[in-house]
Amino acid sequence: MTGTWHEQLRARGYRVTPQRQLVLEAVSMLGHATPEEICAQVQETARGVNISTVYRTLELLEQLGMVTHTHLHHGSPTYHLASEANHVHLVCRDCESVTEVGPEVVAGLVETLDKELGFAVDVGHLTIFGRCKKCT
Amino acid sequence: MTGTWHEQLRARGYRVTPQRQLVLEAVSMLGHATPEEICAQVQETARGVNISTVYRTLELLEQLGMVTHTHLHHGSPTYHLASEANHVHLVCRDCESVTEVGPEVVAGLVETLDKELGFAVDVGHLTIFGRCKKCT
DNA sequence: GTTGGTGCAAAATGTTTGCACGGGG
DNA sequence: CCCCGTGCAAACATTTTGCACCAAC
Repeated sequence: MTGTWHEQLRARGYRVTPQRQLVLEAVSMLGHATPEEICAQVQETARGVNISTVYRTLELLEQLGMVTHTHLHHGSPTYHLASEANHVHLVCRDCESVTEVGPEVVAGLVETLDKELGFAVDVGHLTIFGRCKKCT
Repeated sequence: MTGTWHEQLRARGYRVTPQRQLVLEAVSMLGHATPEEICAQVQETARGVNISTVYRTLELLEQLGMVTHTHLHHGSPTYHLASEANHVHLVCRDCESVTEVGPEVVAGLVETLDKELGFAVDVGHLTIFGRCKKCT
């Protein structure tokens, strides 16, 4: 991960466009957001940016390793910066609340799966469903 | 969990119908299946069973605690019997393969989250994304 | 000037809902 | 015989795609 985001794009033969900049800024600003929310945020600045462009851009940015997504709710995935992906989400299936916990909670699990099965866990994508303290 | 499945239904005031029986059998037979796959399986026996009935039935059975679902692929959720839910899924994001591992792998994690945060993990719903040994 | 990226609209996909009829209790 | 559950079709929500135009390089 070296260079600015537009150098990253250029280096791989992609063009730098205002839409791509805006989507990346929106993801950065919003933290966790669905494509729709990102689109809405982008349109605060530039009206007329299309939802399909948002989808295409997110796909590209994910492929380049700049953002990742995870599934916190039922409908849509939520996107966030790959550089901030180093945490796990706990989702309560009763009150729908989302809690973030540090990677140390799953460190043991990650190591076990790596050693025993050679499976490399994508921690940023990990969402744990269950019931939180309040809803017990 | 006592009594047969139709006693369970009756006891809660729901009717026992062939469609509900067929859906439950299909889930049992298929192991992990999407609503579409379940519908296809059901229609092997009874033509004309509608996909919306499958959705409604799965929702009911899940509410009654007979089946659960998890998200293994991008599109649709996959359903399986609640009584067989006691395992974790590893999904490789490259080759899309799904591996099941026993609950002991996450036992430590489950205990940690319970003790430190009072969060009760729904193990049957847990899907871990990453990269498998082959795709490293 | 090329060609990749975008906007728009339409299609594809997955899920839910309204309603009238038929079968389970 | 009552009314829940079903089939059907249409609505809905989300994501993808085809295509002509425009702008990045």
